[in-house]
Amino acid sequence: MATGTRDRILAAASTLLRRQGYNATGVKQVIDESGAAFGSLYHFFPAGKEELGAEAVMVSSAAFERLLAEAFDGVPDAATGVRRLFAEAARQLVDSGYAEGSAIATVALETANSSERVREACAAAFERWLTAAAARIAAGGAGTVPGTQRTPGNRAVELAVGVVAALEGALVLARTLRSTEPLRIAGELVAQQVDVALARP
Amino acid sequence: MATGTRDRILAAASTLLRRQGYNATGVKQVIDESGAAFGSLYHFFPAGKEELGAEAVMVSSAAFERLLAEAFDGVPDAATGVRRLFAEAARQLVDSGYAEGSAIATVALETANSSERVREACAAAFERWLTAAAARIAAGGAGTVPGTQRTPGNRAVELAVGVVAALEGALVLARTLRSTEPLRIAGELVAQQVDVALARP
DNA sequence: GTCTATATCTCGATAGAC
DNA sequence: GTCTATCGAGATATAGAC
Repeated sequence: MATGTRDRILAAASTLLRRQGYNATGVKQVIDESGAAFGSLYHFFPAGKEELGAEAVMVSSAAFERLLAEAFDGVPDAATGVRRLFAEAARQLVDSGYAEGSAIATVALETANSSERVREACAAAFERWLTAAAARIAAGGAGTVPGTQRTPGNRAVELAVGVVAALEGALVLARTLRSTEPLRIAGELVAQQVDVALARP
Repeated sequence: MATGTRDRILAAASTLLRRQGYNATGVKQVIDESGAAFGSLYHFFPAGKEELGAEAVMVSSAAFERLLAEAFDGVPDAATGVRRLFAEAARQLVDSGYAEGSAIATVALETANSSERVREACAAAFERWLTAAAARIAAGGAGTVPGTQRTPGNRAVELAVGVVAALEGALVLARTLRSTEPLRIAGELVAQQVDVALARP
């Protein structure tokens, strides 16, 4: 089955961590929202909150990877994929009443120097995002003229770092300022940079 | 005098919030680190932790504004100022053992939907950073040839958003991945963008 | 203004019946 | 595997002597 008790606990934790962060999210609240029994938490996650947090981060990471793939699917060029990625992030932010920004940035900052286990899960998530983004940028979009494609080298990786950093930073600004302007501006800037870099390699 | 009890409490709170965030920092810990008495906290900050947090954010904001000013002082062009800003952020991160990243990003994300008072302080801080960065970029650096300077219009503001977003996002990545590479890469990308934008307006 | 003692609450985690 | 009761620690905040 796809929605066992463990999965429901993880789904609830993933949402709560995104909205409230790690320290503000109590294990009891996770249990309440998931509908599971309190004892089930320590049955499925013997190491407690840290284990739950690390696993929930992996769930959130996978969700973002799907979002990233959707943004780049069928686009004429990589810059369009970047624009769609930022637009979708803005949509989620507004639709949630500015409650849902980056899926793991809050948790990553909170646990960077207090929980090695959760921090490693966040680091693994960012690594996967960077790898996925670099691959999409290196592909250059479906509309790239054959023969002009670049190898997925350093430039694509560097642009991927620029895209992810701009997205994460713009989400911090947007959530705090309660405005999508930072996402619109930063997204357009980095999209143009991807466009230029792929056009003149 | 410049270092009264209130100032010492704020200084301790500012440092702890930067390293641990809002929820992980207890008022008791702030008091211990400041050397003040517990009762002094509620004497100077009657509204308690939220008031202390908001005031500490303002202190951190001012410190970053000084850092930004120093990075741009005496540079031949704005892009050099951006490079110095990112380099200084990387230095602080490494020197602190990856404990001190953005002065307020963690607090901003934690309180975005739980404390309006602290969130507003963070929003005011970001607004000031953007304004200051835009002014420096619009100035174009001391080495700008007379007659080629641009008015501090929309472009400088947009570039400022790009710079601050890239810095905040790169700090999230760098702190989590325990590497200064994201700061180096994102900083260089955004510096080049500032350079190009100022050269061809 | 400073300091100590304490009230009240919630946290993560555990024990043990079923 | 599920569920309840509870522990001990630590949180913010308050009261009141000095």
